[in-house]
Order: sequence, then C-alpha cells, then structure tokens
Amino acid sequence: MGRRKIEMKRIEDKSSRQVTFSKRRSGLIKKARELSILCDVDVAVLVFSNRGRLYEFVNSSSSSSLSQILKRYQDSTAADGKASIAAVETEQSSPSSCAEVQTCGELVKSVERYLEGPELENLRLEDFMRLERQLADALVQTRTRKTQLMLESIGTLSEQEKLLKQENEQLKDEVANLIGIPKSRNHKDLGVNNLMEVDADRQYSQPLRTLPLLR
Amino acid sequence: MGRRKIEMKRIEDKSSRQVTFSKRRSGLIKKARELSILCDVDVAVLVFSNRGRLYEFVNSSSSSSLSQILKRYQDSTAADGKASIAAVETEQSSPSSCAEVQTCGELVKSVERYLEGPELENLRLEDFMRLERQLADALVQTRTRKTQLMLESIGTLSEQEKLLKQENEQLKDEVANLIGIPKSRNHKDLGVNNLMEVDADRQYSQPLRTLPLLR
DNA sequence: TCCCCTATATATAACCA
DNA sequence: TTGGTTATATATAGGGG
Repeated sequence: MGRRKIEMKRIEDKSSRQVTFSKRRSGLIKKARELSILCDVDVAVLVFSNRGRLYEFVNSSSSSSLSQILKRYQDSTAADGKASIAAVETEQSSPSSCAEVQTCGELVKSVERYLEGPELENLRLEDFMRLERQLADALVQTRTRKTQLMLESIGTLSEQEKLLKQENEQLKDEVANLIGIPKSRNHKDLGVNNLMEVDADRQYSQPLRTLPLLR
Repeated sequence: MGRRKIEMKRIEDKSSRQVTFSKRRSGLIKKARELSILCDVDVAVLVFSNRGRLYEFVNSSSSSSLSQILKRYQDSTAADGKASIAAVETEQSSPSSCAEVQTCGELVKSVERYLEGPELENLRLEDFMRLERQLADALVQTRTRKTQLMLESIGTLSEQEKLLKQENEQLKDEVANLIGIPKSRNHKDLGVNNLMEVDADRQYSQPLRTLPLLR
C-alpha cells in the first residue's frame, strides 16, 4: 500500500527498514487498539526492536491476567534501564528503612544530579556506565529484598500451618475422647469439617524445591 | 476502509461485531507477520475473544522470551480453569511442560554455537548484542518464573491456613458443646494447644503488601 | 530521526449468496 | 455462522525537508 508493491522479505536497506519499522509498528498498534475497542476484546501486541526495545499495546480495560502478565514482563524489562526510577522513589517514602532504601534514595539523588545538572551534555560514556551499574545494582537489591520477603512470608505461613494442624489434631483427639470414638475415624455427623482430610497432608513446599534451580 | 467510515466505539450489533472481529483479527495478525518479516523483529499478538478463546501470533524465529511468556500465559490460564484452547493461527507449539529448561537448553546450544563455531572471529557487535539480549531475557524469564512460583506457594499456604483455621474453629465449638462450656473460653486442662490464640488472627499477608513496591 | 506529501496497495463495511 | 464482491477508507512506500 505504497507507491509500489514490496516483496515480503526482510528489507535489506537498514535505513528504510527502520522507517518501515516505525511506520508499520504504529500502524499495527493502532489496529490493535481499534480491534479491542470495536469488538470489545482483550488485545496485546508486543514488538521488540532488534536493539531490545519493547513497544507494546495492551488494552487497559483488560482486567484479565493478560495485562498483569505483560505488565510484569514490562516491569522486569523496564527495570533494566529507565522506568525503575519512579518505582524507586515510591519505595523511598516507605518507612521500613533498610539498607536498600538508603541506597535507593542516594541513587535517586545522583540520578537527579545527572539529569538535571547543566553539565548533562558534558557527561562521558564512563558516567553513564557508572549510572547503569548503579541502577543494575539497585535492581538486584530490590529483587533480593523482594525474594527475602517472600521467603519469610512462606516460612511464616508454613510454620503457621504446622501449628494449626497440630492444634487441629489435638482438638480432634479431644472430640474423639469426649464422645468415646477412636480418633482414627471422624463421623460426618459430628459436624467436623473434614474437607481437608485429603489435601491436608499434601506437600505444599513443592514449588520451593525448584527455587534453588532458579536462584 | 469499507463502504463507509465507522465510529471508533464498540459495535453494538452482535452479529456484525463478530464479523468485524473475525476480519480485523486476521488482518491484525497478517500485519504482525509482515512487520516481523520485513523488519526482522520479534512480534507477538494476543487476541482474546470474550468467549475466552485465544488467537495469537508469535514469529517463530524469536527464540527470545516472547514465546515463553505466551506459553507461560497459556499455562497459567490453563491452571486457572479458563478455556485456553489456543486457536493458534500460526505456530507449532512445542511441548510446554517446562518452558524454561527448554529455553535454557536452546540458549546454551546457541551460545555454544556462537563460541565454538569457527566463525567466532567474524561475529559482529550485532551478534553479541543479540546474545546479550537473549541472556538477559533468560534471566528475566527465570526470575519471573521464580516470582510466580513463590506467589503461588504463598497463595496456597494462605488458603491452607484459612481452611485449617476454619476447621479448627468448628472443632473448638464442638469441644465446647460436648463439655457444656461456651466456646469463648477454652480450659487449658482440656489439652488444647492454644499457643496460637494470640497470633492466629494476625494478618500474614502483610509481607505481600510490600511486594508491589518491590515488584 | 521525524514529519509531510501523494500515489498506490491493502484492508474492510456493507451486502449478498 | 461462514465465504465472496465491491466501493471506500486506510495504511504506507518512496521521496523531500
């Protein structure tokens, strides 16, 4: 749909490939938006330039897990370079001051110094490399902290589960003793919620077993 | 681009909305394919009909995380009980048992190909950039998967905890009824492990509240 | 890079089978 | 529902700032 028909193969000329990329990319995203509006459906478009940049469209109304998945992906990639600053700033307001927050606060300041300073033009590659490294380190710290919190949460919940099960068993024993029936058999008419009889002993730490592999 | 211009809003007539959906969907996917070919980039398009069917395009040459993300999405929806009978318009799907391992294997192989190949000297910066991107994507993928597994684990444990507490309460009621004492007061000499009386109601989802910030 | 222009190629809305 | 047909609306290739 241009001055002439083009072959459907990789455009060899780098310059015109770039132009075509830009034009068709926006065209694609426009069409995606139209489709989602006209037909009231969830649409996502992801385009990766071969320099690794991500261009995306996800219709916001999709409260489905689609947008979450994609947002999650976007977050992880964005954190690779630019968008992490905003996230870092919100974290700064958190009162749970730990080493990370300190570090992130400092980092934000230094980023601001970099970006707002009048000497922005004068920065050398060296400076940006340092900045990149700092951001990457911040990311690592953030993720490490996240992992730690999640592991704590899992640990607490596991502990909680164990204790509850224990108490549960004792209560069952008691009920059994009080009504003179061996604990091994609970009667439904006792009103005991034995919904969990089957699942209660399943090993829910299974997912964790794979974590070492994933580090 | 039809007999007349249409407003950009949801098509109310169900029948023509369906027709438009079908036509524009295939148009969108065609454009996505063209973009990926002409410009040699990774493109993914996901379209969910509001009946839950998934139509997708993912250019196969993308050994990057794109297809993995989509596969993971399919897996998660499948686990969700949703109908993810992917009406895949285009690509062959590989056994989506453990996408990461597959991917990592592939990645290792491609790295080996890069490094052991006799043309190592001939590689351009471009090639190393691609390799770097692949490695970064793999890392992202791995971390995302890890996060997912941990969240699932936490969710399961929370659920488990809730159910156990519930059962526990019922058992306590029962004990109270059997011994003729209001449930509000448990006697220690009953042998009930009420170690948890204080902690049992604490909100253990608290650590999760900080996760969004850390994302 | 990015925007504008314009001739053409494509996509598609309405219709029909 | 699907699949053509056709008149129009859009997208975009090539070219110039």
